[in-house]
Amino acid sequence: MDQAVKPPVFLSIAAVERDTGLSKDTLRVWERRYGFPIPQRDQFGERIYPMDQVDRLRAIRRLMDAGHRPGKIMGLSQDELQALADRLPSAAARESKEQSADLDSLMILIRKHQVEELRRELGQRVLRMGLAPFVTEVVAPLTQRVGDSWARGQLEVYEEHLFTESMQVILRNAISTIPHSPRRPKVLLTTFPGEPHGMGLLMVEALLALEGCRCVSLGVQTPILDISLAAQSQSIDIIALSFSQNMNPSAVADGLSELRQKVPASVRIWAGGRCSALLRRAPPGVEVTVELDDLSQALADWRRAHAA
Amino acid sequence: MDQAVKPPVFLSIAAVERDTGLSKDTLRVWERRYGFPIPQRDQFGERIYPMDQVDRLRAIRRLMDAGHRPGKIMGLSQDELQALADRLPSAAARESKEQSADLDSLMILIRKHQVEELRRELGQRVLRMGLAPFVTEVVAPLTQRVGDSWARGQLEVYEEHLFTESMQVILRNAISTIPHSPRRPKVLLTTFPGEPHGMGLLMVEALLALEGCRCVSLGVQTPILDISLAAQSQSIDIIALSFSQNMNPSAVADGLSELRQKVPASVRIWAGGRCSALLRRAPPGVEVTVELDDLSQALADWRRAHAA
DNA sequence: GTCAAACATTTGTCTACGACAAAACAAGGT
DNA sequence: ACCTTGTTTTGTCGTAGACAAATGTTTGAC
Repeated sequence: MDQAVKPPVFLSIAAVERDTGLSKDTLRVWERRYGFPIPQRDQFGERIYPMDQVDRLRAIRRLMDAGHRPGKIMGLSQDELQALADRLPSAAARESKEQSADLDSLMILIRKHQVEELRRELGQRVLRMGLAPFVTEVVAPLTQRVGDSWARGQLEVYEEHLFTESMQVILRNAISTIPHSPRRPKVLLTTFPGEPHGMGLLMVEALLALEGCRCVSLGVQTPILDISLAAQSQSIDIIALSFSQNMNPSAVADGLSELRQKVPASVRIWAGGRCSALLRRAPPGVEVTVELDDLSQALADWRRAHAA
Repeated sequence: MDQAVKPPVFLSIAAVERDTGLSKDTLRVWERRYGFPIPQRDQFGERIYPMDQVDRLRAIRRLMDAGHRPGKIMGLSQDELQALADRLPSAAARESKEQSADLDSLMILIRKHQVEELRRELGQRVLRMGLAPFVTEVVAPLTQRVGDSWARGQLEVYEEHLFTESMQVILRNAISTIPHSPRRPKVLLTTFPGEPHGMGLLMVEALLALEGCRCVSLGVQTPILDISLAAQSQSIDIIALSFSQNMNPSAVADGLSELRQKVPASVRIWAGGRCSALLRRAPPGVEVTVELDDLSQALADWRRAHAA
């Protein structure tokens, strides 16, 4: 078996856009400017990218998400890219020693693709710790670690999917056991178009539901207009949005001001997540809560202000 | 209040791409060819689209998903577009009378945004009917109806999101009560990049889990390469993929043959969903199961073939 | 030394429009 | 009804210049 030599596989520019997340415009302008990637051409003169160039593009993409600039790293070899990735700052800073060891053991299960064991372990921790500590001390840092590992190229996308899916099952199950409360505020949860990560929403939903909020989730990727329509029809008090690191900062800023313009001032907009657009300065009329620990404080503030 | 006249809101070409799903290239070529849309220009000569044109683009997009061709409908007024939408074929054909009436009552809850009532009603039906009939007789036709209503412009995107989220909560809850079975086949569930609809996966997961399969879901939008890696590392027997109506047919065909090339022939690929690329003819090496009812038959076939 | 304003560079997206493959449609022949 | 064939429609890809927005660097004031 495996007798046949693998035919060299080429991808079209559209396929590369799919697989790397780099727009066609960007791919073409990089070729013009930096001389990489240099795809071959098919019989019609159209670009076809060999797989090794696509792999390198993915590595470049990950480094860029971590803050590197294309001009600096474009000329580097695969090995040099890997060296840079290994040197990336890890966010395992504030972890206590025992917490860190516990997360290590979970990471091992993820790396070994032991899905069932992972779920069992996670499920046990929910019961042992309680949901709120589980979210802040396990889900959030573990998600961060998985993201870090992916940025270093130590984790494949599908491994991240396996983890995300498992964790979501656990969280959704836990959330569904929380009794519904009629108390305000009523919170709408969703993400902007282009933001496919829903884990942040589930974490926030869990914490807020525990505090007796009414949570309405729209899932991910809701158009701005529809967020405002939903907020109106559901008489929402707070719109909670989640942004991950690799969201386009200008798209985030534009979207937030567009949304702010479309909903009444009485509706609060909370934005959270590791997005660079949020870390700099909050857009006007939007409250930024990067850390999950700040959530309950922000909620208390809201309730005090609306005591009447 | 509402004293201030609303300033005319314009969207950039990138924002229109976000909100309509039409690529920038397409928007520009339509303007050149059909004379619509004709955006205004800002101070830098860049296109800015007034909201009414964006609304019309959305209506056109919906009609195209339903089979109309752009050249024929581009010149029509908003009213004429609406008339066409109202005349769209409804898939409520094979429904029995009582089934249809029951779905009507659920649709009313969706239209009135009564999320909590909807969930209660759905939850009752799962218990009353059992999960498998619930999936085939409620979830599938109701999802179809919601899609139809959206195509007619009778349902906003956020209303669809509310429905989807509620239904997913119900389904995931039901699935989590099914005891795990060690039996084969082991099935991997996911969708291609660009396909954000995960409801089909949940329906299939529910039915297969009930039949004692081991299901591993990767969630939606997994890159082709990663699907093949996951199939290998999890020693998967069957890869089950779900496609919705508005997926690009050529992207589907390309993706399926790329995937077929990347996984061993012993791994079956099952493709399902209302996608036009599948309805025509099955790509080689891929088994198409459009109807949910065919699933258990296909499963029985697999088990018979692998009895040894 | 710290902060901020002014300048310089990098970088992604936008512009235009010609070309053409792939998909959809129509017509003709078994 | 079905498979060919030819014709039209339609989205994507090609070229390359321009420039706004973001980032980085320097200058100058306190």
